[in-house]
Amino acid sequence: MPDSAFKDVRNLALFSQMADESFSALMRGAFVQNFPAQIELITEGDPSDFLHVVLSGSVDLFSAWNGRETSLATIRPISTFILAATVRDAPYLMSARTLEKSRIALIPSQNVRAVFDNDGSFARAMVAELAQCYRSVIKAQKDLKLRTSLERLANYLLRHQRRAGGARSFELECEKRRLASVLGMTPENLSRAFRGLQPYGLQVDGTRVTITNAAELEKFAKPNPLIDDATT
Amino acid sequence: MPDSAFKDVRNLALFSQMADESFSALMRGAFVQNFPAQIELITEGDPSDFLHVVLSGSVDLFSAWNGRETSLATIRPISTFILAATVRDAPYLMSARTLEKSRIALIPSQNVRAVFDNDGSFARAMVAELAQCYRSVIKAQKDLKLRTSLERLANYLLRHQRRAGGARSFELECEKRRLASVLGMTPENLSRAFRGLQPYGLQVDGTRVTITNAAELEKFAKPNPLIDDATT
DNA sequence: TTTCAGCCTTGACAATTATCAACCGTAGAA
DNA sequence: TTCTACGGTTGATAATTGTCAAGGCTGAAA
Repeated sequence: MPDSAFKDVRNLALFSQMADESFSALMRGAFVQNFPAQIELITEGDPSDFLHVVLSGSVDLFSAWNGRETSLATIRPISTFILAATVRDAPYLMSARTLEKSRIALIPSQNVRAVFDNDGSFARAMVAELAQCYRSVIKAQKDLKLRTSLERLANYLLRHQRRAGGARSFELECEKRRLASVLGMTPENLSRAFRGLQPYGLQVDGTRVTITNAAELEKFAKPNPLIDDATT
Repeated sequence: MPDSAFKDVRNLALFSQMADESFSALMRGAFVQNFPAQIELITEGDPSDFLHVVLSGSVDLFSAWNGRETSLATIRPISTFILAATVRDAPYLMSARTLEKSRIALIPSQNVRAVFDNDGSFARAMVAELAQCYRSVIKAQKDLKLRTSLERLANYLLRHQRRAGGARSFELECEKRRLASVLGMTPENLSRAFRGLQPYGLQVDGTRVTITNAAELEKFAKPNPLIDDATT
């Protein structure tokens, strides 16, 4: 594994506190690979052979059932995914595919479990990570069950605006069809939802979104830290 | 804390492997309390002062936003809840209330965090627990995003039947209005959904459900281990 | 026993969301 | 350049789900 990738992985909160020898043991047999866009990295139901780390690019976690499909999360650098499946030695619950050209580090799941059994500080870092993941999904669940699609979109845009630096105008960073899937609606409905938010001061031109009246939009969206704050 | 409760807590997978002195430190200042039905134990947004353990009875985890409310999970003995908030020292994302007369052990969150910092085997048990919780919510998310309400009900009933021993006829163990909330629908719609499943061999009389034609119901419900298996 | 409150059900209706088909624009290929 | 494929949009329509109001049933209190 190249030195830069090695350092990137090492600097993740999940790995930064562990002993050097633990980290070495972890990375034995690990490797980095470049993937083009739209490659399926893992398939739900498969056994978890590798813990994945997105070094660059982005990855879509999705799931299918009965001919339907839904996006559950987007993984951006630098972070891991499918940690829970790895540590439980259980089948993946979600599939993953690259959204763009991406660089992924693959760490043998066996190593993760073995090191985890011996290194308490790694176990502690894992707890922090998993608790965070868990809380994120709970928030997503609340978003989905308590809000209409229009409210979900409004809050998504406010969150995205903050993440993008808070400027009035910003770019959507994914295809609208995928955004629709993430928000739990159809592409057609997303189109209409964008128009439905115009009265609250929203302008959309392609992938460029402008919030002309943040106060009005927030009054409609009613963002709540217990749903919309990524950090807490 | 009474001896029996002490043992019940100790026997939980989360606590059974840790050293005796760690467990003692954990239980310092812990206590057991009996609550009547419908008591709000914790409120979302509050700081997490205690890790809760349901010893008997049952607890509803729910959340509210903008005048709406939804049930997210039911906790049955013997298990803990709000572990993630406790370990992250973060505010509760959900509220909790007793569904019936319940016996709850309360363990100071400070203890949990302190012991967790020192006892690697406790950290490892916590990882297993949190990974399990995380995967459960992912499954719930898939259930909600990939299925219609009728399909969710059908699969819920098949799951419940298995959990209840597999007999053709079994009792719903919660109020229908709460079941509706868990399944992400209104009580009125749940009523109609029950009728909507009659053609697939379902009979309902009050809280008693009879599956007269399991094959037919499964053909409709298309249960999937990656959504419906509690264990994997 | 009667009364009453709470849960469930039903019907009528409204809102939301999905589906289907058609069309527009753009970007890459021929 | 033209052609074509694809994502996005729009309109018409259907399916799903929610809301409101009314009524039935049951179990506890008077």
